[in-house]
Amino acid sequence: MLKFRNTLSGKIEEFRPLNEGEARFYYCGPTVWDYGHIGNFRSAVAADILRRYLKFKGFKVTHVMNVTDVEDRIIAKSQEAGVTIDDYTAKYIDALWEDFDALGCERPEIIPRATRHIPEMVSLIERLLETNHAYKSDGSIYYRIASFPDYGKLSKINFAGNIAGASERILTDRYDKEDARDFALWKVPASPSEPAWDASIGRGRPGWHIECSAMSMKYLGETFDIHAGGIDLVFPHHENEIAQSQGATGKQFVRYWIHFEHLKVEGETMSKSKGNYYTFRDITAKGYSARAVRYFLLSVPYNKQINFTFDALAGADKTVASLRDFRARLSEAKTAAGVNDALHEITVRAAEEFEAGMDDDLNTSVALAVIHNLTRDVNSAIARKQVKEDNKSELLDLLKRFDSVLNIFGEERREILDTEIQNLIDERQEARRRRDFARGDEIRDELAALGIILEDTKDGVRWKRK
RNA sequence: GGCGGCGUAGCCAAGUGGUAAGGCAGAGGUCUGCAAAACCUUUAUUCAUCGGUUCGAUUCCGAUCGCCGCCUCCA
Repeated sequence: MLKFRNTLSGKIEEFRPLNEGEARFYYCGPTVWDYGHIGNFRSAVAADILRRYLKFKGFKVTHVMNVTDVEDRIIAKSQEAGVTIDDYTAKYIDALWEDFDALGCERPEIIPRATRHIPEMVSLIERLLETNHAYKSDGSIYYRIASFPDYGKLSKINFAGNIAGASERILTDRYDKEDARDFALWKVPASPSEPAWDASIGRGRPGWHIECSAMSMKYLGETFDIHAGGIDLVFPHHENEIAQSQGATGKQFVRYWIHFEHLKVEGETMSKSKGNYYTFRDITAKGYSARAVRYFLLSVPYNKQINFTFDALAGADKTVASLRDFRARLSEAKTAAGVNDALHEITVRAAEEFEAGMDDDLNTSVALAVIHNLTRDVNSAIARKQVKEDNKSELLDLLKRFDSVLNIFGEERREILDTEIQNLIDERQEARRRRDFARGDEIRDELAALGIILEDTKDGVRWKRK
C-alpha cells in the first residue's frame, strides 16, 4: 500500500487515485534560462522515482512535466540577446533533455510549454474574470485573493503575522493592485518591444502561475491525483495554482501535493556567489559518471535535504560500480539445475522489504539497503557455488524489477571483445599455465592501458571496462 | 517579525518509545603466483547540549546552541 506525505494535510496518506488503477500527475519542472544546476536534477530524479514507482505498483501513469519557457528573466535575457523567446530557450531546452536522459530519467508522457498554450491560459483568465476572482487594472489582470477564502491553506501562510518583517517589498510594489497579495495573471508589456500576445483580454503575456493551472487541467482534468515540485514552489506558485484552478472550476484541483526537498552543497545553500554552484555538466566534466550522480541523488529520500559533497559522489561512483559488477557476476555464474530454498527465501524477503520501504513515502534509502544486503548474500552464495539455476533467473528478474524503479544498474552488457584483445587474454592464460607470471602481468598491464580490467576467478577470467 | 525543517560513527546517511539499516573510507583476515573482485571480522554503550515525561527516549515534551528553507518568478 503506497503512502506518502501530502503537503495539503501535512500527513502521511495512502494513495487512492481518482480512477482505479490510474495515476495522473503533474510535475513543475525547471525554468529554462540557464543550464540546469544539480539541484534541479535532484528534483527531476525524485519525480522520476515517483513516476517509476507508480508504474511498479501497477498504475497506468499519465505524467505531465512543465518546462517554463516564458517568465521575466527569460524575456529579459532574450531581449538582451536580441532574439525571440524560442530562439533563446531552444539550446537550454535541448540541454535539459540531454541531461535528463543522461540521468536515466524517463520522459514524461506530455511535456507542454507555456508559449504553446496561450489560448488555454487566456480562456482560464476569462473564466476568472467572469467569476469575479480576477480584475483588470491598467491593462494587467490580477487575481483577487480576497475572493478565495482557502488562500494560504497549502503553505499555511499566516498573513497577519507575516506582515511585520516581509511587508516592505509588498507595499512598495509598483503595480496598482487592490491588495498587496494579489498576483498577476496577465501582464501588460512594459515597452512596445517586449514580447506579447494579442488576446481577447488585451495585449500582454501570462503571469508565471497561470500556465501550470491551464496546462495541468487541460491534460489531466480539472481534478487530478498528484502535483509535485520543488519545496520552494509551495509558496507562492502552488498556492496560486490552487486559487486559480479552484476559483475557476469550483472543484478540488489536486488531491495529493508532493514536494521535493532541496540540495545543499557541503552543508550550505548552493549559490553562484558562494562559488559552490554546480551544474550537472560541471560534475560530469570532472569525470563522475551520470549513473553515480543519479545514485547519489536518489540515495536520500526526496523529503530530506541532501548534502552534496564530492566525497559522497565518489562513494556513489564506487557503489554503483560494485552493484553492476554484482549483476554481471550473477549473470555469468555457472549454475546447476534446481533451486536453493534458503536463497529463494532471501530473494522473496528482499522483494518484500524493497516494496515496504518504497511504499513508506518512497524511502529510497531503505530500498538501497535491501539491495546491498541482497548483494552481499548472493555474492557469498556465488562464491560457495550455492546458486542454482532457478535462483539465478529469479534473482536476475528481481534486479530487473528493482531497476525498473531505481535505474541504477542500467542495461546489461552484451559486448564482445575484439579478437585481438581476446587473443591477448588467451595468451596470458597460457603464460600463467606455464607459470610465466612476468609475461602474464605484462599482458595484464597492456590490457589495463586499453581500459580492460581483468579478474582471475576459479571459473576463468572475467573482464570489464574501466 | 511569521511559518517550517534539520543536527546520528572519519565522511554520506536510514530509522524507531524497548536498546543504532546501508554506502564510502580505515584495520585485520580468507581466497590469489601477485593483483583485482568478492567474502568474513572489526569501526557510535551511543544519536548537538541540558532538563522533563516514562519501567524504559536517539525516538515524546520544554529550553539552549548550531545549520537550513519559505515568506523575493530559486528545484
